[in-house]
Amino acid sequence: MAGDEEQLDLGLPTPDAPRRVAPTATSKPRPDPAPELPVARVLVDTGLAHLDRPFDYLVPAMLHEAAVPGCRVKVRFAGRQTDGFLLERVAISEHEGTLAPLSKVVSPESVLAPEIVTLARAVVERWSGTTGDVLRLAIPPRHARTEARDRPPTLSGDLPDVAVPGLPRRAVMSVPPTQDGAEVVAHAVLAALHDGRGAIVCVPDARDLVRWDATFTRVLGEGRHVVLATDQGPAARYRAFLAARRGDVPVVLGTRAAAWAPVHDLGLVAMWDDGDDLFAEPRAPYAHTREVLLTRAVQHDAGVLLAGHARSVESQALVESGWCADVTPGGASWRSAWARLQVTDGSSHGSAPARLPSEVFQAVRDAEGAVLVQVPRRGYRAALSCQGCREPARCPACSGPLVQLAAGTRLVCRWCATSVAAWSCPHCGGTRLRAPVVGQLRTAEEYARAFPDHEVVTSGGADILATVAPGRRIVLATPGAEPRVEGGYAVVVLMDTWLALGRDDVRVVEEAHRRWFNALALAAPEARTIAVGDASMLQALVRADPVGLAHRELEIRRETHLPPWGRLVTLDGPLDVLAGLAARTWTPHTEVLGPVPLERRDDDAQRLVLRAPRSEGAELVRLLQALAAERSAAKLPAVRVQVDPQTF
DNA sequence: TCAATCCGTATC
DNA sequence: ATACGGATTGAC
Repeated sequence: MAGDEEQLDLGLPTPDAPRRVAPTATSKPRPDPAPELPVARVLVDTGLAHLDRPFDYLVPAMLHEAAVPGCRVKVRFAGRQTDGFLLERVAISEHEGTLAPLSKVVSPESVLAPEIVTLARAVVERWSGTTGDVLRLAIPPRHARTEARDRPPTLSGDLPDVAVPGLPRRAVMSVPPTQDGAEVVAHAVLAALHDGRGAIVCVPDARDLVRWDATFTRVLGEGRHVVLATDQGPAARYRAFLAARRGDVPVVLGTRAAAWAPVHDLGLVAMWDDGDDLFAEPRAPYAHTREVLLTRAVQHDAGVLLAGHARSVESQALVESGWCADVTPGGASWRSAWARLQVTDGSSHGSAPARLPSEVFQAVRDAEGAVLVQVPRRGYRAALSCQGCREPARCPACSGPLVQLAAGTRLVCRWCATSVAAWSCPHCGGTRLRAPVVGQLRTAEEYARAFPDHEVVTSGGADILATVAPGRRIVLATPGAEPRVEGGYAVVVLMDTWLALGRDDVRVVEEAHRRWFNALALAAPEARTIAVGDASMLQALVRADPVGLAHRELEIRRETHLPPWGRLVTLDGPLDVLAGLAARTWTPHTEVLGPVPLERRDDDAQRLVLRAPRSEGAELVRLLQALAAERSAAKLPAVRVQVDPQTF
């Protein structure tokens, strides 16, 4: 072999020499630099955490006109053609070496607004992750045909001159069922337009957009808003995005993607039902829509409106900190706007079918209009609670939820994996535990049999109805999938409420109430409303008091040092990696919990949980960023990091 | 002493 | 991922 190689070397001196010289000899002559600002600062989409910063490139004279700030470019990076965004043009580079030229300007359309770069950086500092990850959420994929189309002519009538109710600049608003949320929010947007500023409005579900769109058109007039949602397809989404970016419309209404819309001169950010888990972004870095919008409000000194029938713990924290005002519109008494709620236990007697409480049977049978029956979904993992006082059983070490992985085994904490041999209730001293039993759902067939005079329709899972026609029918819906009916339901029934409370998550009580309040808000003013469950557990519902409930839940979060009081971070990865991370130095008061096994995972991934005071949150995220950079530089597999996850 | 190779690090 | 530089190794 050695001889062969020597022969090869000796035998091919001439072809070898040009090959070695080739790169310098034939490398393209340096293109003429652009006459002004010849340096482009480019955010290169490498997907690598340690390369999450701008790189300087030379703008060739040929690309001088097209290479505008915010445009998409292609550059040669580490030997490959890579996508990037041109952040800005500058006169000189800080870079010591020679600059590579921009390979190409994909399109001279400026898709990345400077304020979105600032926003992306703020989001990354709060939730960890890379700017590239964030920009993927903020900027829809390019649709060239849409981009090429001429701008739609701006329909410029005068703004409707409707009296706009004055609102505090930042408000958390409790909207009674007698008021239409879309209408209330649209008027706040109209006020922003009268100030000459733009607005973003986010609703949880694409299902709501048709109705909100119509209301906005009616209140704001034609052509002042666009609808932006990911489910409307790439062309429509890009069209709405461009309309905002080009300043053709001042208002963007949409689902969580709309929170990133580059609306010009943003004067209001608004949300409906901010507690809805659809606002929790499922893609890294998992930033919550509410937090994105609040960041923008701070950035642009814009107004804030968080409106809904229910009250999220985070909204309540904004009120209690004094940052937002607490507002109830309409003037009428909040309590009287809600139908009186009857609570019944699950017993059936008389002519009622087994498993259907008598009060429910009679109310449904006597109903003249549409009936909504909210039935819990099944499949929740049950958390344990005290048999005596029904307080959740909590870990003595970290206040995490206790679960029993198999019958007869010890209790174990789902957060820190502490094993508890002898449990006793700190509230009542009881030592017996109960696990809510997930019961059989009433099926549509059972209802059809019990109520032969009614049509029975279902809404839930993959088949969710947005609306049903008024009339004598029964609508069986899972929580969150309740259709609206013109004029409201004659009867609303919340079935088996204890099942929703049995799920093992810090947010269960808040989340269950949010869905109950939203279902009850669909009732007609004179409707009959019934909840099946334990009256002592449903006091907030009976008193129509979402604020009191949110206040109590917020206090529990304070006691357990959970968000929004503390910062909580989950780190998912292989056990050996997590062991190293558990031993790492975090901030002075960071507690390390776990690792604990992840359910629904067949690989060996486990979860480590970090809990820190909020004052150390920024520093903790910096350390997480450093960890990600370190691992990406060392070509190690990434650890999944979630800051303040929605479910825990 | 020099060249081939390996490893770590930067990537404009 | 490549590309490069410095360190290392090994042959003369």
